[in-house]
Amino acid sequence: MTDIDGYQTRSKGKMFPEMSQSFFSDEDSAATDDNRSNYEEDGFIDGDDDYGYGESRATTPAEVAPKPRRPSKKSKQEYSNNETANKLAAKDQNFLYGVTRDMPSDFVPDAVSGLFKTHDFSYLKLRPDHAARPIWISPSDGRVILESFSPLAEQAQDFLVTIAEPVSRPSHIHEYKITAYSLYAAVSVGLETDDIISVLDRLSKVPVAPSIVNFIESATVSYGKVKLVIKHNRYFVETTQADILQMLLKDPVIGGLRIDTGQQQQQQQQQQQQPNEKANAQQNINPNDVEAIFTAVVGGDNELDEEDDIDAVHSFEIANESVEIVKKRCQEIDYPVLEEYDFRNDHRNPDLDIDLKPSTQIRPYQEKSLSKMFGNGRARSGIIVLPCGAGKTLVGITAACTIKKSAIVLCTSSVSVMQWRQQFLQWCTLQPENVAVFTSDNKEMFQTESGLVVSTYSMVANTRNRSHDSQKVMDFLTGREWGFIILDEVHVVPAAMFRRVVTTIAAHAKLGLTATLVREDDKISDLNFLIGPKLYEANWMELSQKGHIANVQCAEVWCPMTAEFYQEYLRESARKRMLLYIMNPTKFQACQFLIQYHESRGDKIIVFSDNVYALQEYALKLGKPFIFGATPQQERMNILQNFQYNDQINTIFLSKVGDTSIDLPEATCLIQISSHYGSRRQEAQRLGRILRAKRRNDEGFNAFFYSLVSKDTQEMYYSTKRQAFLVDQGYAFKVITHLHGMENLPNLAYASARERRELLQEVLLKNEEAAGIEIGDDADNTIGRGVNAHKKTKSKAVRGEGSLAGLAGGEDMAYMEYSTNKNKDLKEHHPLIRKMYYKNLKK
DNA sequence: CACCTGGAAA
DNA sequence: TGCCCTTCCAGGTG
Repeated sequence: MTDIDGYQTRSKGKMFPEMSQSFFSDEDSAATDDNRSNYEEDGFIDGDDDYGYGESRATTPAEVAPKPRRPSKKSKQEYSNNETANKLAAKDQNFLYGVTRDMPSDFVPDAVSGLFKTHDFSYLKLRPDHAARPIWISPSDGRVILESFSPLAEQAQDFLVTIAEPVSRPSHIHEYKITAYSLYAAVSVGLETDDIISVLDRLSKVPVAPSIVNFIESATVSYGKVKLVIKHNRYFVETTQADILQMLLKDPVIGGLRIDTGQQQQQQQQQQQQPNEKANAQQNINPNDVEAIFTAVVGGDNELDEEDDIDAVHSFEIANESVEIVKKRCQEIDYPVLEEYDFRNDHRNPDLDIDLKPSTQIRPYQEKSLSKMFGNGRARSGIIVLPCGAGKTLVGITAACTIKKSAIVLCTSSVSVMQWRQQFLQWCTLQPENVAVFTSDNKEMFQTESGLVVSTYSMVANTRNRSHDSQKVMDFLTGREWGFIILDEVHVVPAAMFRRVVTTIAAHAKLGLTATLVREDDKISDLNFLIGPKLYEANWMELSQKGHIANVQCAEVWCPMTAEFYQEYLRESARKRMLLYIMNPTKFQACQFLIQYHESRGDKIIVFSDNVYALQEYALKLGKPFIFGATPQQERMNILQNFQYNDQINTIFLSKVGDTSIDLPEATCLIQISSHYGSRRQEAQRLGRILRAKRRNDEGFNAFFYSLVSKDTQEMYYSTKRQAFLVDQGYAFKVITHLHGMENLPNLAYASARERRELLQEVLLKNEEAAGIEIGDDADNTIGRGVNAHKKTKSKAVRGEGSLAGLAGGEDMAYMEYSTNKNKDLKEHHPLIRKMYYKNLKK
């Protein structure tokens, strides 16, 4: 597994052994090359000749870590040399195409390889010109394999993203799956059954199987036929077909929810639809498409015109509370409701004076996502998936500027409330008096007849008793009709909270924004009916190739446990093991080494630890600032400011707080020392959030992501699972088994056995305490609220300060931890850290 | 106000 | 598979 340099990948041999003969021809043969050559090509190990490129003899740190962003004098000259520049460019290229080769094969058990292992599809006849056609569809389950190296791949990808769920998108082969949901999304974006089938057929290497055609037909025939409309703050279920209405009314669930409005149950209405002036502006987004078929079909020109021609609409009213039930039920009986808002013809709700500033530029993919939303001149409700840093906020703002009605933005924290407000004012012409903020310490209402409200989920969904002001604002929010609601970070908010939000606030159009729509989570299907179908999902790799988000190098660093630690690890119960593998001295050293190395390159580094204890230990030992839950707001700002602008502060430690609501544009390197058990997509969240896009310079890679893992522990297992999402997005994880030069690092921590023993003692004591041994606390602690705030109050026993001070030496350390109260340590150490800043600031 | 604290929710 | 971490609201102080 390990080559001579100590580097290792998990992928051995061919990725798709069964396929390589029949499915691929020569193109893929490179992918099965000896792995070692990959290291040299991909540039992750420094490939510069200065450092021994080509020989791959790792003797310096430079070989494990990437080449410095600011080249040395010598290499600067080389950069100016065209040949070298070209070579570097070629290497980058190689990296982008090379990632699949490093993709661990065990990450994709259900993907293509598995499919071809279990089924024999050789009976399918390839079309004569199959080589020119990029996709292949499994007749049995709707999986679609796309050859991303095909000239048609880009257009095919646009199409597939619309009609199918992306499953895995590494470099060479993309896998999608056609599902009922994805077809629902396709239909609601304006595609029709025949379009879907005919385009698939054109792209496919073999004729589309009848089973697939049937599936698409049966799934789409009923889609888009039932609509949910809000009128005068009341909800109506609408359909153009009388038989469907009858069916809905006979349904045991839905029928009973109809409200008798005193009118006839089948209203005949004149559809006040003028000849549909379409939103052409948003449609011609892709002028470069050569293939007419794609612009015709994917561009969304073919709207549901027939429907518009029918002037009779059948509808019945339902109560606000029933909305969710009806939507869910409709989904179950395969008539998912479509929520569309014909905002151009809404003359009841006053317009909002809002427009993008002329200086505001929209990126192509942002425009594309919006074209999915406004494709037919109305606003569709749904979810847009963009990686963090790709400008989700601007997408939301542009949507609001298109609809031009009163709008609400909901986010997860009060910090992001302020950010949204600020961004609105920055990008569009909205006046400050039209913006109201609704949080616990800021309860505003706009006085104008229309406006924007920014608030948090917890504020709106709150079930507990409210303060008077809060209630007044809530009445304001619930009492009027909103044109548009933006739901930020939809993936983090639990379904129950959405339910309350979505049902209490009457909004015509809903837009969910997220970076990671995790598929295996059943909450996602909840989102499907609570908000709407996924309208657009960006491909991370593509965005980073085009320079919109950062290029990221991912690595997993295997840190062997020291003998003492491993011994204890084996003895301890599962719960206590965690601390042992997080505090593993080798891991600490690796962390120290990586920080040191990247700081010397001029990187800004963030170290993540979910475990607060470890966070403090690491940070204090290394003399770096850290932020966790109990860190007061003021100090957070202080630290973040310094991190951003002070070139003496290049590393900070963050707990979970960093996952959400902290914006860190300057970080270029991320190190994970511990993360949450199963939370694999938190990993993606972190990566996406922290390594925010700025194309700092075009040579080399500009962002690094390390996961430190203690070898032969449970961490290995979790780590693999956590990476799955990123691998699906096309990232390759390198495994580093040895950091060269680490042993020679000056001031290396825990270099002596004695230090390691002391650390072990500390950790063990810590463990006992965590296991519930209650120890007395200082009576007069003036500790801020924190992690153990509630535990603290439990143990009231008084222990004098004197006994603490009386202990000496190593024991003292141990005792400190034993009697610990994390906050106490904090209080004692924080000023030190602070002093450090001030010193550095003065310099 | 600004700041602290308990309690709740996820 | 559990629970720890975190955030947030409301109400109380100097």
